[in-house]
Amino acid sequence: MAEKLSIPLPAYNRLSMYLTCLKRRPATAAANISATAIAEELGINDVVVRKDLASISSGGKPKIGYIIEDLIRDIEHALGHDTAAEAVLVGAGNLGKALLAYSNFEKYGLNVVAAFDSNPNLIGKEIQGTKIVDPARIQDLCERMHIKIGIITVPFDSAQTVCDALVAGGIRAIWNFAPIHLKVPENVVIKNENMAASLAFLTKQLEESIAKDNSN
Amino acid sequence: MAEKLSIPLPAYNRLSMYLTCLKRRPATAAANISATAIAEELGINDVVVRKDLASISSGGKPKIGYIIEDLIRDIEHALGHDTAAEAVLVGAGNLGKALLAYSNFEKYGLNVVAAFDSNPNLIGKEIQGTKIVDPARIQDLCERMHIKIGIITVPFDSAQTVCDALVAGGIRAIWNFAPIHLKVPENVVIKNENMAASLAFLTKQLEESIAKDNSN
DNA sequence: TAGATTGTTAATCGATTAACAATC
DNA sequence: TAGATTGTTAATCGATTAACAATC
Repeated sequence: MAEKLSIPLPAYNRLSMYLTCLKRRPATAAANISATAIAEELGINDVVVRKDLASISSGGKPKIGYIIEDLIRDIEHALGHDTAAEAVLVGAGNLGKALLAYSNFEKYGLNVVAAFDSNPNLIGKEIQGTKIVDPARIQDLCERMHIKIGIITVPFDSAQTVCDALVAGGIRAIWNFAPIHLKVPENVVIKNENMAASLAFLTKQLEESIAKDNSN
Repeated sequence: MAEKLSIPLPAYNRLSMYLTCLKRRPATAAANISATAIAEELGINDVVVRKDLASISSGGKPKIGYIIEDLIRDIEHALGHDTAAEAVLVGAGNLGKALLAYSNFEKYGLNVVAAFDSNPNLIGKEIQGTKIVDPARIQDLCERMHIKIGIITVPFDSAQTVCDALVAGGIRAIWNFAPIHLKVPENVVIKNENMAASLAFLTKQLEESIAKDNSN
């Protein structure tokens, strides 16, 4: 059932951090960098960095470290930024629009070929260069274009219906922003974006941080 | 430094899942539920559910399970939905607007008292009932209102500046949606929302899922 | 009573950290 | 050569799973 993954989610998070770190380095800086330096900048353990980099790059050199340019390319490859997977988005409300605009996905290897929304005022229009289509056409369009990735940004009460239509259209991966547990067949993978949990976690950390002040 | 937390993030994710699950149960259904039933509905291990519930609720009863109404209240309490923490948001672009609209935070115990945006056309206006204020006033306003939580939804190149202003204003927790590693003092907690990593992870899972098809 | 269900204690698993050997 | 840095192997830690005792 839940098969083990070659690289776990936390590692993707870290790889993504290394990438932003490396890309925002001044052009005047050295052409190479050590894993230790990256770790220090991000405030994490250096062995973790070395292991992550070992798993996805062609390796560094003792005393020199990694060539930044090569490393950027290797990380981008590991994150799939060079693949251009096609996807559809359902729900062109505030969140959907934000996602369509958010650094414009293409940089991250995702090509949103269509967005569905039931609002008749939107259908036929374009948002951020993406055409808005009637949700009745979800299954047909996904099938014909062989789309494998669906992004769900509709309210929770229509999320399962949308999900079913996507799956019927052959979608195999769903990025779900609706606060609901979606039921899908075993061969469909889901990544839930749970804002409520993130927020709760942050609030709790804050409480503990303030409690620590007072105990000192 | 990195102090251990009473409840880890995955547990918050699960608690949040239990909550949506319980809340969307038909009113006609039984008033009680077993941990096993919840686990089955969500497709996760039942011992995990029992442990999570044991840690935050007053406990279930053998053969009966948990009283749904009480359980909902206990989970909401654990997630801090009954606390009403005050926060400010910086960056009222698409993402900021989406967050202000997203199930209207208040349900999750967060009260966004002000939103900052440098766009002069927005300053003084209201979005989703939240007043838009000049970012020059970040420090002053946070200080005066004793705000402890800041949400950053600005582009990456102004994120660190905004972050510094928030910290100067006494902010102790930051929910960061900008794709950049923010530098903060030790006593400020950060929760990064890394869309690029989530997306990369989903894409990779999809690849593995399709590879599995072909190997069978 | 019998059986469903909880909750705890022990065993396994995986990920992180520490120690160290290899190398430019 | 010496020292910085990589990368690997072993040790620790925490979280998940399995087994079982407690109880309504």
